[in-house]
Amino acid sequence: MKQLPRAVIGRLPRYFRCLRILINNEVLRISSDELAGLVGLSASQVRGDLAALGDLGQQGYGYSVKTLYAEIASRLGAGDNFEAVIFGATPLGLALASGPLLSRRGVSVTAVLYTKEVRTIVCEGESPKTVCEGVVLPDGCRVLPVSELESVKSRDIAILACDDEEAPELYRLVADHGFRGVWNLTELELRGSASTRVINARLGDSLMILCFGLHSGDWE
Amino acid sequence: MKQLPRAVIGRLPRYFRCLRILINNEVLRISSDELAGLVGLSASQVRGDLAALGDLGQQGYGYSVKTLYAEIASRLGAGDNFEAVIFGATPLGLALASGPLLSRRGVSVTAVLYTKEVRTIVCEGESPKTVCEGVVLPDGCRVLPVSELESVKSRDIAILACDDEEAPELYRLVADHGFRGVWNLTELELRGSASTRVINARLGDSLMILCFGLHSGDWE
DNA sequence: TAGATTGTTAATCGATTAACAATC
DNA sequence: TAGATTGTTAATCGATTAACAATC
Repeated sequence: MKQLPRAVIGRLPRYFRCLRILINNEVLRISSDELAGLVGLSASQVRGDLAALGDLGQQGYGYSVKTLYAEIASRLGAGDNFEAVIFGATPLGLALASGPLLSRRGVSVTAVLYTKEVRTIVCEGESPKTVCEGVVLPDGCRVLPVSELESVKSRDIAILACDDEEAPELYRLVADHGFRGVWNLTELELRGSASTRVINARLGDSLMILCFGLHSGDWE
Repeated sequence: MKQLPRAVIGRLPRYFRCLRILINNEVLRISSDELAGLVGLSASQVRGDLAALGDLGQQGYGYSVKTLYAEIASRLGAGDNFEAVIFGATPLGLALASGPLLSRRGVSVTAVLYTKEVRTIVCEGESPKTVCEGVVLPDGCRVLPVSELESVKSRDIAILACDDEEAPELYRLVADHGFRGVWNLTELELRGSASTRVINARLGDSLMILCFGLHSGDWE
């Protein structure tokens, strides 16, 4: 299996999302030209990207949506069923725990850990658990204080959804406890290590790029 | 004012975040080497990026944190006080409305619009308004059904935080009502037009890159 | 076969890097 | 002056594009 160029890897999730929609719409085949329109790239680039993944297309026909989706999902590890622990029972943390974003990518949340004693409305008995309006935690997801981290088994992904001030300390905790990956949603820039991979989500950065566009006019 | 390279623009928000932290810590000056450590780039790249912004450094001394921050904030339009309307009273939409992410960037939320009649716990009389645990809307932010969009004046930024299924319809609505920019937090890829700029946040994509790293091992 | 569409190539473009002269 | 650190350059690297031969 050849090493994929970094730029291609960065675009795979986009194909993943678009192909999933095609599958839901029961589309069976698609050409590089049509797919390019959906993902917002050129047909040439789409062909280049997909060719890097292997021999997936068929000349004169195009690509099988299912084959493509399966290949990309497998390359990305979307079928690996990683388990995540969310650090911070913040509105953002709870939104992620209850929304479809993680589960669609094959990531399941086993716990939400809080640092500040919140007057959270948790109905421990109920299933699914309703934390507050619109926030229903998935089955098997516990809500605990961070001090109970030991009792949580998952060590795949730590999702940092805490306040920025708490990030450095929680990151140390996470690294010490052997989490393999960190998805950092705080505003801090964290650096990974040999044993702990870190991805800084930089959610707010994309908003600033939009503001730059509105501010300066000239941009694309 | 020379046109900035696209790659530099993409990194400006990162400098913005790191410099803000330095300012909070009352750091006055910084060298390209130190700053590089914070933002996770090489010193060479930092100097290149900052040189593209103008004559901000001083040889033998470094950069003034304040000057740098002011210049970058101004370039990004962080001082333009853009007004945003959030489409979707979802957990994510409410998290953004109540959290510091927007306000730190000089963006204020004037309204949260909902599509489904939710049993939302809004205390209309109170100020600040508490929607649910941990979600306190800022002053001047209204919660309305989408049908009341006409009564909202802001036309700077529309934040799409609705369910994916609602995105196409709401996007049309937003474009028709003359919003200048769209920050799309749904999983769909939207394309902008001459009059409406669109940035797809692609929040989940960064999580998938992390999964790819855990899955494939070899990556950086 | 004719038409469609891929996979690949060569050319271009832009971004990154390392080194160092300029300068405070 | 000596030390530090920038701004700039030339060389390298990687990504994108357009064109077209290969092939279904």
